Amino acid sequence: MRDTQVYEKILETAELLIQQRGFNAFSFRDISNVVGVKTSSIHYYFPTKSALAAAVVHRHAENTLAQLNALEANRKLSFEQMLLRYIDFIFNNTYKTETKMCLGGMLATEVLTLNDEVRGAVKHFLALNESWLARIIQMGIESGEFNKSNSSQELARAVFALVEGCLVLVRLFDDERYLKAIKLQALRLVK
Amino acid sequence: MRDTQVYEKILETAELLIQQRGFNAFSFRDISNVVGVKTSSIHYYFPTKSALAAAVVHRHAENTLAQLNALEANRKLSFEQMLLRYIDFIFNNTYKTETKMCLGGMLATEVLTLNDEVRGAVKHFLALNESWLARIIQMGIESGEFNKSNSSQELARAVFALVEGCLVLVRLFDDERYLKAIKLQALRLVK
DNA sequence: GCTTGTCTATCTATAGATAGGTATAATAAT
DNA sequence: ATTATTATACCTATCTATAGATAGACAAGC
Repeated sequence: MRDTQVYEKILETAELLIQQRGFNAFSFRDISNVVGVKTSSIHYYFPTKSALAAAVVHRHAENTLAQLNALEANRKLSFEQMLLRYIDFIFNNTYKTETKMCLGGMLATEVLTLNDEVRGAVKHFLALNESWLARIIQMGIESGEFNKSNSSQELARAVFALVEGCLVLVRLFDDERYLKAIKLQALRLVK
Repeated sequence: MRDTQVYEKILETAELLIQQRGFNAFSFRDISNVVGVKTSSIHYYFPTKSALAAAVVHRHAENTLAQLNALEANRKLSFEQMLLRYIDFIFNNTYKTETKMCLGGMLATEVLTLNDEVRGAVKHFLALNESWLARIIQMGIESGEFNKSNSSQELARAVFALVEGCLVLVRLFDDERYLKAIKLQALRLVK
């Protein structure tokens, strides 16, 4: 369909800007400055800012899904290790890279300013994360590795909230001890 | 100094708008429409948007501190009950009232777009919450009510992350089960 | 000679901010 | 007590910058 590097570069740049500053704090001009095309050229690919944001989220969701599937397929890992790898995966691609926030978490806080299209994409992306976690936890329970007395869905919700909340706080305080704390406590929840 | 209702109304309105939409998605005009004075009159009280936001956060921190002190002073409550009351306090004043986000959490995600003044105020407010939690948890440990094998500071960080993350998610999905999940899991962490 | 990708130029709306005016009330000077 | 001065709390009008968006020109390439 579109073979241009420009198209990809626009998506990449928009993704970075959303994760750093949020939907309401980046402009077509910001992207223009990075990509090196005029703002009108961005509109050529994405008719509206919302359409751009929705495309960013869909692309991000696809990439994330692929990586989570790869992680899940690694049968050498215990479920505890998978959980820790998930947390590392998230933080390596957010806080540890250019002080980004989770794409979904950032947009979720801005939910009241987003249109249905973007909101739907964000919901899909975050639900994808949470259901992956629930599946891993459920398998951990069934394997006997995790404590069976808790609902995997409830645990997934809590672990995911832990991760998202940690991201909010760690960027503000720039203190890695948050990461250490939630890794430890996430494990205590499931075990 | 300033006895006007207008001054207070501006602060209240700005607070609501920040908690609903974020710093970068509200304007002086929005406040003007609600309060009923011109945008120039808002500048009369607050020279810049950042000054307004900083004032909002400081006022919010004072109110919160007073309420947390009152909660802490209630010697009829167990520490577990205090923890649950804290979580209810937060959610009653955010998600359950006009779909607000935590003021500090919202601004924390926007940290890269805030000046030093606002950023400092946000740090102060969030640190206040976390240290309150750490103190309650520490007392719970010392009283024998909570498990002593964990650091109260680490637990406070995790509980607070749980709360902030839950707020991010519950507003998007509009599903109270998140709240239920994190209350249960917060207790499991400390006990 | 149509399609693709990019540009220039422009539009309307709005952003935050400022200058300067005005009415009222509080305060000080005569 | 009357007048003059200043402070308070707004206003109108305006500025510059930027927002997202659109129309239309144009060059390159199949």
